[in-house]
Amino acid sequence: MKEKELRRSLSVLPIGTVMKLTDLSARQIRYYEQQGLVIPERNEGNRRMYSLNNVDSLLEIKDYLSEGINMAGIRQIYAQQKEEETAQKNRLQQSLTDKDVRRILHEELEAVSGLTDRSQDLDIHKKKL
DNA sequence: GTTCTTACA
DNA sequence: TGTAAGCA
Repeated sequence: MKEKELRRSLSVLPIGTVMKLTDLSARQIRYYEQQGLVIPERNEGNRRMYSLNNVDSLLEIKDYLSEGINMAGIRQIYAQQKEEETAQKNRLQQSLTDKDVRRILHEELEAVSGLTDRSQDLDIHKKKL
């Protein structure tokens, strides 16, 4: 099923479709791109074209954001995603199993869990004091 | 009609 | 982040 991954990597969705699929504003989607997250391809007319994988990434980012993780933390997670992709490519050459890859990803996610932005909570506490 | 960039409330 | 302006 390698063809399936190929299709998911095809950038064929205009930002308007991605907006509906992710429930994010064009502003947010473009901003995340500036932050180095989910860089879409560009068509002949300089229009952003996203792949299903890109949509998944945006959905993931949205989750992290709702969990209180700031952009810096997501940036690191993104860098890890890059590593994961590389790992996937080498999976065939090397003898890494899907389980190994998942374990590594999980460990990496836990590593950044400490980056959760609680500044707002702290501010609330200060106000109470 | 849709998206792009830039800039400002 | 939202929104407006001026292009493509």
